[in-house]
Amino acid sequence: MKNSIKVERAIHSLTQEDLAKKIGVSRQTINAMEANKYVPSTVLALKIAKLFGKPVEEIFELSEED
Amino acid sequence: MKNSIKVERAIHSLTQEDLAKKIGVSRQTINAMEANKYVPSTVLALKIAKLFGKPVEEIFELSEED
DNA sequence: TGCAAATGTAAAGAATATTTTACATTAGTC
DNA sequence: GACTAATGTAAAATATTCTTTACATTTGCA
Repeated sequence: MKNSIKVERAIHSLTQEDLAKKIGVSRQTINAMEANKYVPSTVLALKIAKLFGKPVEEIFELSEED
Repeated sequence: MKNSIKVERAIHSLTQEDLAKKIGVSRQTINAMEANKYVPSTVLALKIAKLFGKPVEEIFELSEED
């Protein structure tokens, strides 16, 4: 799965730590998500999409291997 | 977090096992998701939403406590 | 009623997500 | 070059998801 969190973060001028605090996770979790180190929970996806004002599908996208 | 998987399953006339096979998880995983026993991964949410032809937000909804 | 399919549930274990702490690296600014 | 904020990364610990196996309950139908 891919995601465009880094881009959205840039659009909204948020640091990883800013975003982490806003959605209630650690900064490393944001960093790891951006680096595709793991697949976040649906709650996180919904929170991030809501914060950025876009549908989940626009930020998180299934890959071939999913 | 709440979800309407059971309703969507009824609309599409799928058993828990049908759905489980289609998205590649065990039947118990579907059952537990419907019973809100845990929060599924974003990959599962995307697959389920795609299968039912609806946006993730329409099937999975944040609750107060999230 | 009796049968089969579907669903609910539970427990143990494997896999994965997330946190915490800690340090290295990068990029911008003075 | 020195300082600071932001980012990358890593390892250990904890929490959670998901699987497997197994059995009980429900539901619809012959």
